[in-house]
Amino acid sequence: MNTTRGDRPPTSVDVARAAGVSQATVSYVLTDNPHARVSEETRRRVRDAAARLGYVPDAAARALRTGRSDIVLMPLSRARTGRLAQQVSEELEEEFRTRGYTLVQYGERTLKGVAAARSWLALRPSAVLVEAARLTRPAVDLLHASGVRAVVGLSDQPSPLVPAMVFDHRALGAVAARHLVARGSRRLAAVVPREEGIDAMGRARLAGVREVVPGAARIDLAFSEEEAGRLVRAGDLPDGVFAYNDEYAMLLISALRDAGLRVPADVAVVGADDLPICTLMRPRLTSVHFDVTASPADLAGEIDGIVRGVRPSVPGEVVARFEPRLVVRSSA
Amino acid sequence: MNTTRGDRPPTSVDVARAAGVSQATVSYVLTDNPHARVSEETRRRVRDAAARLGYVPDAAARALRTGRSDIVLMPLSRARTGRLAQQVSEELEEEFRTRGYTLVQYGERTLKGVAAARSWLALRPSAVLVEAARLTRPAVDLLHASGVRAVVGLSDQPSPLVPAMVFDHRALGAVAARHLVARGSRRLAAVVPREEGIDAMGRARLAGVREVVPGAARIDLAFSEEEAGRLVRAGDLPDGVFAYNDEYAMLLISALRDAGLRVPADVAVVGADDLPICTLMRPRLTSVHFDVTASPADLAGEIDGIVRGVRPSVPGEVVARFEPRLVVRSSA
DNA sequence: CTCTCCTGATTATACGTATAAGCAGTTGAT
DNA sequence: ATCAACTGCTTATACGTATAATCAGGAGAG
Repeated sequence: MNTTRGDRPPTSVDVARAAGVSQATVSYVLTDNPHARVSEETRRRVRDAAARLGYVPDAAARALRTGRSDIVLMPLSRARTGRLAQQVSEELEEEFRTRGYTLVQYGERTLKGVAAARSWLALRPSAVLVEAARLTRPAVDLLHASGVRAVVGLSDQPSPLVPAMVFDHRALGAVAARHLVARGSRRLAAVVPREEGIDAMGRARLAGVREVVPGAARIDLAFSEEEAGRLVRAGDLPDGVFAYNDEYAMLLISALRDAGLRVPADVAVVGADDLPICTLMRPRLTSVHFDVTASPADLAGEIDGIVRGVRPSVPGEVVARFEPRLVVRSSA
Repeated sequence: MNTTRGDRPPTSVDVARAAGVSQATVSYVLTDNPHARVSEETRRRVRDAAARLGYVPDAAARALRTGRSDIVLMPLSRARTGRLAQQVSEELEEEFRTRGYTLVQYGERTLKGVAAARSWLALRPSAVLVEAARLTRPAVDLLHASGVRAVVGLSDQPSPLVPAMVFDHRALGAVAARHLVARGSRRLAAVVPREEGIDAMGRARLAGVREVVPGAARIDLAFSEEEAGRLVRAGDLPDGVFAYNDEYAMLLISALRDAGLRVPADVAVVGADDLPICTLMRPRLTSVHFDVTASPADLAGEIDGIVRGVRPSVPGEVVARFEPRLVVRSSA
């Protein structure tokens, strides 16, 4: 059936032969090139032949010719991220795939600046999505000069170098703090995890809590029952705690209860991420989280627009923002 | 400083010019081609020039020329996977990256067989890593004929078509069951989640439980407190339950305790995945999980061997196996 | 001295695609 | 009838790399 040579994947030349046209015509038809002048009849013949042969364009050849691949590169250090980033990257993958891009995630974390940019350029990506902190002005310039259409930062605040997707950890902390205050807590504290990679987010969330209650205490805590126990036994506890996330909240609550304290009567606790386990704990865990429903679609749409040139790339702009949400249950 | 044209990324021609040699020589040196005869002096000059210019080979051009990219394609339906696959894919990404491959994950789940294979071939991957159930004989043949060196299946048992990485869910269930029996449970049951995508794993784990206790009951359960409550109130409960995973275990335990039953005195419960929360629950949750420490490295090594041609690709073979582990705490 | 062999390079080519440039044939205006 | 303009294609080319084929020059053998 397949009249391709040697059973390798069919090329546009094979399609051209099958349709009785030139390779150029095949390319014009299948890329929907607006400059192309091809009759409807010929278009049909080409599309039929392509379908019949199971033609799929060679991504490498296309990338070489155009100077740009369909790849959206996301060189994040995934190990440090956790459930939120995991969820977001799944959504993003889906969004980009339906728009014809291939999301490629690198777990690479050592390189920064121009050296990093050079390594990312090996794939000639259409877009690069990376922590804003790893970008420098020369790196951004190099990427743009090399054909990368959209360089987008991930950050907890807008970046002066590139448009950014903003995870507003301060706002998340502020929402948690406002709830604690509203239900009666007077002395607030926020947990800052003693884990490399997430401590920065912890500090940002603490800053958000202090926007609401300037005197809020900082609790540095490693994820260990022993340390949580020491903390609780030391006394001098606040009556409202934003525990950084649901797992730290659970850690804290189990330590509090082991010490005979009641949640929320003695200490109210707010977690973050709204994991499924929140409803299973006793008391059920009140939690804040980022609303992930709309943002990845927004972001993919914006990036697609920038890549296709129908939308400008504006440094300092916020292309997608993750809004904090509060889910009230019984722990606070 | 950079003497490249137009500030685009330097090519091997630029390196050649800088080193005073031909483009071919640059290629010979930088690919460490064993057939190449180049003096040490020249090799040094080429490498210096490449480093000075920040040369990184164009992946597309290389893939076009060789007919094969450095991509390892993993077209899994990630949404259906959960924490285990997430953890494994992070490890794999790291392992492949250090070996010079780029792991690309597609969340695509609609295509199967030859149609799927054709779409995967757009990237001319060196290797494809996919659920064995989505492969057919013609698809595997097409992939191999098209230059894919290693086609490896993921499955809960060896595949007749390709070498496979085996997640032995039966063994996981069996380990949990043996522990329950050893500590005194007489009537066993296993939870099979009523969630599309993970129900198959649930059935495999149940089968493992029944290897140990043939009469073990099957509990179909959705992840909802209401349904868990109904289940518990209906009575006729077993005295030992393998709850599919830690979250279902937590769901079940909260329902049991709401009904006044004691864990493990009345019903012993074993979870799976060994999440961090296991130690925070009261009682602390006994859990089985797959040992993820060695397998991804094994798998990446095997695949690298097959791609480089130093190792044969043997259908039916098991290239990596995830071994079940038991962590005993107080819930069982 | 001539011929062969080896060393260390160079030149030439192909991979599959997108697109600029060109070219027959037809149409419409003059 | 002539020429310009348009239609619907084709031909030709470049992207950057890997590698087969070739080649200059020197060494060693006869």
